[in-house]
Amino acid sequence: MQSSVLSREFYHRDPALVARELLGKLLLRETSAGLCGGRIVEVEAYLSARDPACHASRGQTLRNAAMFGPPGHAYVYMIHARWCLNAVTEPEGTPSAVLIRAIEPLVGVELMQQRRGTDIMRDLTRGPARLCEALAIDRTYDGWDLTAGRELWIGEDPEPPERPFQVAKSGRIGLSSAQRRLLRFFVAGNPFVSGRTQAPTKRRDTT
DNA sequence: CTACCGATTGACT
DNA sequence: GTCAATCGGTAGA
Repeated sequence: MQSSVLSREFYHRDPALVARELLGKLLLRETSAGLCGGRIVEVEAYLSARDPACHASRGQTLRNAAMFGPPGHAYVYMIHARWCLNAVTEPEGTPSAVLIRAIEPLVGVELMQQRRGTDIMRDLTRGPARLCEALAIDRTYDGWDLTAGRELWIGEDPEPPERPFQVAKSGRIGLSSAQRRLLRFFVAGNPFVSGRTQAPTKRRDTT
């Protein structure tokens, strides 16, 4: 598959901007079992020290070390016994990242079905841990260079959908705090998005 | 749709 | 040692 790999410069920017622009890109994974992956349809931005929800907001640890490294590398961590994939953004030393929350399966569907143990398309890659299982991503890819274009990378979609998709925003999922800023971005109405697939309806007051 | 609960790891007392 | 966590599967309404 011809797909230009995203450059280091792409990630070397504000995480919210990178998150927004990652929608529609292809996340690809190649193993001896074959190629698989799909279109990114849901992401969340985590904004370094100024973001209390960011794993790096309380300093560097063994777990979050990859976020302190150069942009364009993966930050893979485990939560509730499951793996999640992030792409590191901004300059080295600024620990920010974009969580890849869901992709739309495009290639290697059978392989992903095997890894997930289900044929239900909507359950293959909807959710950060599900997509990691479908793509066989684990701790060994923590710190992996996503711009190298092998094993695990993100590239342009050579055949983007005819109709431009609409980007929706919301608060991030699974967080008890830091809901003020809308740092979750997703393709509106896409069935492979986790949680709400439409933008939240505006409210003046919430109790 | 909602609610519950298993599960692993790393951080902190 | 204890606990909270960027979750997902399943049961039940």
